[in-house]
Amino acid sequence: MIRWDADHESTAETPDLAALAALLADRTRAAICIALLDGGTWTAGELAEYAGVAPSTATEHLNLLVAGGLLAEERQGRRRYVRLAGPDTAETLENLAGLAPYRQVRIRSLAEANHRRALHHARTCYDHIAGALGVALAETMLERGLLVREYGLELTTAGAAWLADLGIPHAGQSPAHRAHVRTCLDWTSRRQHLSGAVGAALYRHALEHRWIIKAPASRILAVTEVGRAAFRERLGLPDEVLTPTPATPLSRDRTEVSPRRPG
Amino acid sequence: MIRWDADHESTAETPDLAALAALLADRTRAAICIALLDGGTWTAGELAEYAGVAPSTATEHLNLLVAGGLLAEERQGRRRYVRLAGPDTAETLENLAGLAPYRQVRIRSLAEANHRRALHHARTCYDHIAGALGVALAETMLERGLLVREYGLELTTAGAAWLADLGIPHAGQSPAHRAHVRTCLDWTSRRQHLSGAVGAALYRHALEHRWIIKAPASRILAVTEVGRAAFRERLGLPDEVLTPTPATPLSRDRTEVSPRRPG
DNA sequence: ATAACACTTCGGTGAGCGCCGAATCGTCCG
DNA sequence: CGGACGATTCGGCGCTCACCGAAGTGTTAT
Repeated sequence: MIRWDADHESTAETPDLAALAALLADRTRAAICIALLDGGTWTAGELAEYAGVAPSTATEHLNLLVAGGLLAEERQGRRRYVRLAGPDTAETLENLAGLAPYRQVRIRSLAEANHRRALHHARTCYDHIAGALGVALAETMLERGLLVREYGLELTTAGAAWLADLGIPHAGQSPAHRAHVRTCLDWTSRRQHLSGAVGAALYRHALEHRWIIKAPASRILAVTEVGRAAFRERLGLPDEVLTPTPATPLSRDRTEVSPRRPG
Repeated sequence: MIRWDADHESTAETPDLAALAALLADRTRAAICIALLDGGTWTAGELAEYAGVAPSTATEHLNLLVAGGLLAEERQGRRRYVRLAGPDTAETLENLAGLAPYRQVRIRSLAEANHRRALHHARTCYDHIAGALGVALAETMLERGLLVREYGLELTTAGAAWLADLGIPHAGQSPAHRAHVRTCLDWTSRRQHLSGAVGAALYRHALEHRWIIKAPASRILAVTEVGRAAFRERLGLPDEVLTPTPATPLSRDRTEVSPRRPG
């Protein structure tokens, strides 16, 4: 709305896109946000170590991110806990990451390589499944006519029936309601996986029935034996997305951690 | 995927969120992107004047935005035409704008005040209707049970029937397909309006039946007399969103355009 | 051909900002 | 109460980058 001040100068409000983008335009802050995409709560110190900066630097970044509304914080004693502000934030961050160019990074240890491999295989994306497993889910459901590609993805009536058969109460029950399907561009594979209400329901269902289990303080998901059977039977998912890739030895493991931004 | 180089160093690829955000972290570049959200094609010179920078500066910004994949360009003779790379880009930009903080800007002329008022009233948002009209559309459809709020917005069966009655062929025809409804946070009112397939179809329908007309080289929409009748009859939209607010005189109009970033 | 025009290239300038270390504050533990 | 610890504040350093103007390139108009 347009307003007039006391001194008869007129002003208006515009969304400051540049200010928001500037928050994410720094590698350290971007890394912090991506770390928080696991939906969890981290302390300032953990994030400082994760991002490879001094605690004082992390403090400054967190101040900016919280003031900008991207992060929510909670203080307990001498600790500062932060997490993403909400699902909107998470969704927009994932969308951005899908649009972003790729960058080469060095793998510095065997542990990091294995961690990365596990992330590519299956991980949470705030409230749904991403990684090779998530992409395979979406693509197989497409092939089987449970989803159809039309301005994003859509649940078909066959898809609603399939969900109902699984025992997911949500979709296609009340005739006035239709299931909300959203897609999320997977930043590990550049293909789309399932999000929205159906994606979230599927994730919850898989967790509750122990098809998958989530490692604490991490985004990594593991498919259980029960899950392998279920995914195979219900969807015919191929084995390669159900079993983790075996770890490959690194030629040089455990190089010392270099100071920030060497390249 | 993880790769091993000839010298046995291992690397991997990560989406460079910071690099993408850096493209939008500059006020001039952000202004250019927002201008292009009208879905149109602009020349480099037009954008330079719009953003208030020298042509040489605009060139540099356009180079970056095109290289970053946000803009598509097309050269014809001595002109350089640019537009947003695609609907994905537009959607993500609108999402970001909805998340962004507000900033006070000065209104420097009567023309600018009127332009801004018109933008708030009704405008395009790439392929659908935004502004007060767009928000009223979504909210009235909600009240009437054509949409339901559930993980975003959903089209109800009543909504599909309503669209079919309008003559919009898309929704609810084939039983295997369901209409894709997306919401888009309106940056002028902080409320949601309708996007996705249904929003786009509604926009096209309104344009074809001359319910609304679009000003050339602008995002501004005007509701016609036919449109007023149609929106009133079909949805019972209140008059205040159907008639443009009368222009209010400014106390000091036509202040000279100040050099960039005075504040 | 010549001039006007749209855009581009390049050098130089100034401001903004991310970083760290040292000192400090407040909390928790022994 | 004293020491360890997590987080914060502040000063200072160095780099990046947005900006402009002047000169240059290629295209269109006269």
